Amino acid sequence: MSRAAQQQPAARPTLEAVAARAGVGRGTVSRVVNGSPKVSAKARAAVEQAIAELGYVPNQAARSLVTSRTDAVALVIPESVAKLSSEPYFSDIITGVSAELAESDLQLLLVLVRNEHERERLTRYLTARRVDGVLLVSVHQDDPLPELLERLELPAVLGGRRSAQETLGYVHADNAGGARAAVRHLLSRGRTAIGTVTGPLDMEGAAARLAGYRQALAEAAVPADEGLVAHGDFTEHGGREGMRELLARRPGLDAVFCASDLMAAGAMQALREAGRRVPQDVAVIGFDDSVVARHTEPPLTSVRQPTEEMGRLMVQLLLEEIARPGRFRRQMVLPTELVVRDSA
Amino acid sequence: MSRAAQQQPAARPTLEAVAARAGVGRGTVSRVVNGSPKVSAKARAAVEQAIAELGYVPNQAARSLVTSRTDAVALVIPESVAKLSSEPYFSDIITGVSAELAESDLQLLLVLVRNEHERERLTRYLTARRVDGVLLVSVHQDDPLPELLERLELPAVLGGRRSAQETLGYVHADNAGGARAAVRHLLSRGRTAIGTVTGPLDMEGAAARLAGYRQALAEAAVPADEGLVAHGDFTEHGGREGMRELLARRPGLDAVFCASDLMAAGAMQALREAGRRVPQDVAVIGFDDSVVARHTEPPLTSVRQPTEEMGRLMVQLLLEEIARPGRFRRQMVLPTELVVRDSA
DNA sequence: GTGGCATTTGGGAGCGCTCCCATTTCGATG
DNA sequence: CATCGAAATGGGAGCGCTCCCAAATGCCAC
Repeated sequence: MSRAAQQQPAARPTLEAVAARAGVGRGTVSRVVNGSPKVSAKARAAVEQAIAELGYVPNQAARSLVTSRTDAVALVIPESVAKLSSEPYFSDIITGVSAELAESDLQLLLVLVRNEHERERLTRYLTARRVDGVLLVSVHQDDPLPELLERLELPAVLGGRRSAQETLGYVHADNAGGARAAVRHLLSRGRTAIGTVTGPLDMEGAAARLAGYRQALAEAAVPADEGLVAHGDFTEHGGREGMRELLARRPGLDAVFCASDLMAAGAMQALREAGRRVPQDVAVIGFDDSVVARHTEPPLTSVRQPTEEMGRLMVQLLLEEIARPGRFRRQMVLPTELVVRDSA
Repeated sequence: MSRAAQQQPAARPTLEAVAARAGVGRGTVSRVVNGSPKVSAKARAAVEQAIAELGYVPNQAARSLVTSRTDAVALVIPESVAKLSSEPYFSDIITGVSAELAESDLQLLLVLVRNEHERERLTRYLTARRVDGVLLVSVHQDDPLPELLERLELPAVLGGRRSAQETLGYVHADNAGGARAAVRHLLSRGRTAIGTVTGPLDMEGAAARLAGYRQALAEAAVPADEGLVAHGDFTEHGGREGMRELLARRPGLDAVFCASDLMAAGAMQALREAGRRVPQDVAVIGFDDSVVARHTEPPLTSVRQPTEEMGRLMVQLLLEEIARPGRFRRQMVLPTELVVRDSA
């Protein structure tokens, strides 16, 4: 019997138990729990007391079964991200998302997708509609996930977008504008041979940053030189490689705009390696203004995008979409801002 | 009617539908889906085909309702952590946890608890048993959460522990050993006035690092000097403040052991501010060997703890506990290792 | 006191699944 | 070919909730 007692740890009270205790019907308890106004003050009081006495907490599975809502949303971070800690961008998104989600009563499901197997798992999961909505960051042009989301008619908001014709809702930063501001700043400081290390160009954000770089040069009537463009992948390693390449091709360059802070950090390593001083010989500007920008030596001038805020906004758009599905998809572009430190 | 069609987007097939299509009973389909061996090859084939044709995916809510399992675990990161991105430790834990969880079929619920309100929300959530188990990191001595978990008899594993008498399962690093190794290294390099900036001492890990520091000095017969101990909080800001304090009290110190990399980074700022060179005037050692250690100038010597691995192990212990609740709680201590770079 | 309307209430039906048991089917053996 | 135990199967019951409708109650005006 002690064994039996052990096996049955205090069965949780059900709606029915609360109803019995409060001397009302199930319907009334349900109404109180869900905050319906159609309940008399007396009944509400009785129910609330019963709930408190019994320590009643609704069973979400039962609720889900009938409402087919889950009160959870997934934040999907795809591939590439070997370690979250080396990608401050994602950490900041998570922080913002989590903060905003806590204010509604939704739970955050974090899904890191590293390989095909995990992507399949996610597909199954989404097909089963185990979340009310999805936040998807770091979208690549040929990413199959956005299409899946559309097909499933699952509310979704992207961080970034696939293209300018994006059909899903999204939040992203003014990438081209930020890049332009960075390059103009370099020009204004008298730099003339300005290179860039791009992000992966199958990401619209990275492409936009490159476009902004080119625009700024064109505006200033600086002749385009493809030798000054190296392709990276947003990682530190990519930044280092890109910078080495640039240095090999155009030893005379005097500034570089990197499409992420991480790449800028890598570029600075390559510059140090090559005996160039920052900013005296080569000025460096990054993008994101993430935590690494304050820790490089010298501290990094960077284009700030409000990453955490973007996480919050993504949640807000998603909640709207969940509330009235299929309505117009909101798409937001947030301003960026150049934060000048010592590297440029 | 187009409106009606719009409202009912392709109702998902149920178990029953699969059963009908395969010409078998519900029970058989359920057995196939759940991998029971008690199914004839013929029936299994028929069911699998029906599942494929219909695109059947089980409804988790219905399943949960009867099994009272949720196939999800929560990773709880409490308070303090203003921004995930500035705390690489947590990002690494998340990475490990997520990777390990993906291999079983569990989902990861990320819960950042920043304030009392969010803690209440979590309490309600756990009381409702909306997860099968909980991973709790950054445990403080008086944290009410571990007790709640015990009371609820919810499988749980801690990252760190409340004390040496911890009753819950946990995974942590050999903090004292790591600290000892760090200080011994400083002594071996001829440093004699070695200070420390501690973490929050209501965390066992931080206390153990301080204890290790003291042990190493005692072993070497260096007289204890409380003036060389400053209290921090694991943050960069705390490290800067702690270092300033130390410098004010013991201007002659020639080394400092910081209980986290972040604090070491802060300490290095304070040292630079004070015109001290690292490592010539003052050697610095951190703890964690997180991503920041590779980015300080000079690169930081640090005590490595296998953070990501710890996340994975926490999941493994949790799965064991979920599988056979109430069995002995496993407690693991992982070795640390000094990674020597340029700061010491 | 009566009628009529609005408000409140109770509880049946049903969401999709697993559990379990009674029944059927199969296969081996004598 | 009959018999028996093992293996496979079907389907009722029930998990705890919301939805909804019919019934009860309350309130006001006349």
